Amino acid sequence: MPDPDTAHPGFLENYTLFLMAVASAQVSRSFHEIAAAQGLSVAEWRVLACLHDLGSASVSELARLSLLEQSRLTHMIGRIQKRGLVLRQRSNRNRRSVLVRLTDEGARLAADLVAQARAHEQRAVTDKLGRADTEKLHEILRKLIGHPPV
Amino acid sequence: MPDPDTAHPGFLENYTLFLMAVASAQVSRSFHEIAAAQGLSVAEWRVLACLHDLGSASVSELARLSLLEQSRLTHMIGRIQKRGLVLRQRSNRNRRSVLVRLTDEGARLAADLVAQARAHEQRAVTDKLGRADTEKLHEILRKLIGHPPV
DNA sequence: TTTAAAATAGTGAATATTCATATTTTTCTT
DNA sequence: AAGAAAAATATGAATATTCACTATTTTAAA
Repeated sequence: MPDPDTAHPGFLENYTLFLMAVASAQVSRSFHEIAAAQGLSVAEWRVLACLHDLGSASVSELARLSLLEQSRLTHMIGRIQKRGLVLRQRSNRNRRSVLVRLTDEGARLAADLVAQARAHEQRAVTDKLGRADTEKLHEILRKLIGHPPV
Repeated sequence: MPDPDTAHPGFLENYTLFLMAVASAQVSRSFHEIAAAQGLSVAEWRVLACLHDLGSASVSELARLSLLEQSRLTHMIGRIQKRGLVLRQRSNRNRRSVLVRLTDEGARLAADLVAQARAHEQRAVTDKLGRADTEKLHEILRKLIGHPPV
């Protein structure tokens, strides 16, 4: 029930960050159910996906890539480690850092979810946008992100 | 330190949801500081921005628009209400629902942040993408979102 | 080299979010 | 109209996240 007196319509509809948040939330929602069916939050799924791609990574690398704060990730690793999905191992090259990797079970789960993510992306994005716009979207997002972290 | 044995590179780099999350996180980060300077989280800012646009809204409308779960929003409204930023008022048309609106102070803060958001968007998005790609991005995101909420 | 600074994770208390459910009001069914 | 179902919000305990700080190890400086 918008209030004509104090309303200032039209800001959000054209605000890029808001559009991105809405689009992302909308597309994510359906995948969220897929992840939840495996008892994973979206953030946990992202961590598994990063490890799937990387093989192993230090806590801080993983935090950067998975867009989580280090402390949050540390707590989270504790939880998914208890569930047998990941392992920790102190690095020999740099004894401050701790390498995280998937267990066999974690790797199976991650691979399975990656496959489902691909299928979901096809349905929820590519089918909806078509090939050209999907590629254009990637191109624009990469431009926005800037350097692919070397 | 990627692990050649178990790494499966290349999934994330081309995964739309991940690209959107990275772009969004990156652009948000700098605005986050602006919001934090006013003692607001990004979610709180989104709620204020929605109310700024709408004038007033029921809790569930507001939850939909601001992409927050109802229960989370209810708790959050309690907090920002204590801080004097919003008011609650039971609706007469439908006595189950509760209308939320900005106080004068909340409205001033919201208007101020909206102005800063516009300036930030210019710097962080439009300047970087150029006008054409910015508009194309909006177009694609709207297509992805589907119905512009009637 | 010895010290100072930075980088890396971890910890625990404070805070916030989620989950299941209760309460109230409205809508639907028959 | 009575009762069942749905909608809207709130509540509180369980869980997760944030914040400020600690302990190590590495890097840079003096």
